[in-house]
Amino acid sequence: MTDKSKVVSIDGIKVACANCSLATLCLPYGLDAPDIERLESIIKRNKPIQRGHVIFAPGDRFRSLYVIKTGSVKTYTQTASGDEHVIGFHLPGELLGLDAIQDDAHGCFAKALETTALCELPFDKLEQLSTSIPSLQHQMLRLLSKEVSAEANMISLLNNSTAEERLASFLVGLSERFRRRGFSPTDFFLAMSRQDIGSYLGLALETVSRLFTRFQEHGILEVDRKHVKIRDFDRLKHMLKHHTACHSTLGQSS
Amino acid sequence: MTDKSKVVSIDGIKVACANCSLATLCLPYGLDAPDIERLESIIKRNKPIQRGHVIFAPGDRFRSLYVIKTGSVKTYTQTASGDEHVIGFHLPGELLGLDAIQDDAHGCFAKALETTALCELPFDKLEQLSTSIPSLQHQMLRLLSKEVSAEANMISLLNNSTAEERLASFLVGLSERFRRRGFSPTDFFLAMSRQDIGSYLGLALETVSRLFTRFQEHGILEVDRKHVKIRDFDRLKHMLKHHTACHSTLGQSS
DNA sequence: ACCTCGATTTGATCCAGATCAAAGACGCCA
DNA sequence: TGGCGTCTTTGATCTGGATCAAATCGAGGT
Repeated sequence: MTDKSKVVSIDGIKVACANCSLATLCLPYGLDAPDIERLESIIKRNKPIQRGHVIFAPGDRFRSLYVIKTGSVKTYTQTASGDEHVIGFHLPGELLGLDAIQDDAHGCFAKALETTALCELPFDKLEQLSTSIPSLQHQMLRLLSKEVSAEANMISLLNNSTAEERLASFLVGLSERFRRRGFSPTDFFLAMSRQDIGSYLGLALETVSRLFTRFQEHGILEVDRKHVKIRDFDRLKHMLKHHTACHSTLGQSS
Repeated sequence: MTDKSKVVSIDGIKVACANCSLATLCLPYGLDAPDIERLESIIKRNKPIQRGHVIFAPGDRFRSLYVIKTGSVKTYTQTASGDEHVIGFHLPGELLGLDAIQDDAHGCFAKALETTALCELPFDKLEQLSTSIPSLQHQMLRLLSKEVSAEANMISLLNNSTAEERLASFLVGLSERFRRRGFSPTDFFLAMSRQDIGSYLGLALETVSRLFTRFQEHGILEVDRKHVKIRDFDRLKHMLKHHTACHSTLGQSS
């Protein structure tokens, strides 16, 4: 690409947050135009990364939070023996790295599941900005708190659900997240493997595969490889026992 | 009690944070003396509550965070059919209610497991104070982040561990938390029932009971009802596969 | 068009821990 | 001091999902 195209891209980027369709899910939520501009001024926009690219790894010094602009990411840990434990899947508008604030170092891998664009937010600058923009501070706390709630729901799911309920919950959750982002809630591609889904839900990959087959047989889904169509959303929802969960400061911590 | 004793108690309370042995675990960490005083000025100190007292319940409007001063608390949800799912056990210095910041309402029950004293922090005032005390803001973010990490570890534990590993992890975690608080790390009382432990770890109460028996038979523990002595801490630790876990934004959220 | 390798599906078997059942043990209160 | 209700322990059985094993499918490379 020439200098010219570069300039255009930088220019397109300058107004990114204000125009970004993700703004209501993301950090700028609740900020007014001038404050959004201040926020934008600290954002680093790197070029998109390819499937398989590792964004950060355990032990990496924590410098920035990342927001996914397009694409998707999985976070996971790895045991000494080399097998992965998937912690989460992340869609556009979601923050990566929140757990690293705590001790100034990342504790897991983050890897792109497909071509992915990220907004990088240097944390020191973000924190500094928060002291002068109360609604940014509030939004930071809200996002952290949302993360805590989401994890508590996950814990509840793992503690009290069958394989069927877990997969149903996973699909309903994904569906809702896609909907909020303007994608079809009933027709989407899974960027991750059966293995990854199994690891995330605490199931063997064979179990995940069998469940997809069963859901299809029951007319709930139409599955073709990574492409999923939800045919009977209600039935899928009825599989979830209503986990309202909550949660704060469970063991191991402080 | 007479007015006089009330005055004394209020007086003793005034310097609480500065003298409190929990300060390094708690919100005041990293603040200087004048800032601690400002923080103290917003703290409400209610009288101690009895075992079984419910601090907040799902649907309650979120107004305050609570820090445990003495005693212990469990957080849990309840299904329509009435059974409890324990989310966490909380010791002195730990914050309750972090998950409620998100949507301004509590999502779970918090109940005292024994006589418990709490410091109540009205959240609007806390947030306001944070904008003028950067290190308080930082500490808030750190504590939220720590919660996220702790929950991620829990998820990892539930996904990848046997019953034995779960109980070992629970005991090691408790032990470390007691140690930091100046209690014996090898000789303590469990304020919660076998049922509660099972619910927290995703195990049947019978399994928890059998494991205590087995650990005792192997000379790892000495158990008498709720009193636990750790006889072979090393062996207990070796039962944990090193879950470094991590993470951020798993499903269901945003 | 063919080959290769990883991902997925499907089948058969096994087992950790759930569930069902009953018998202690303890604390509490009258 | 005894009776009652709750919590805990221990035993017997059952089962959802893991694990082992193999066949099949697809995508990318040559």
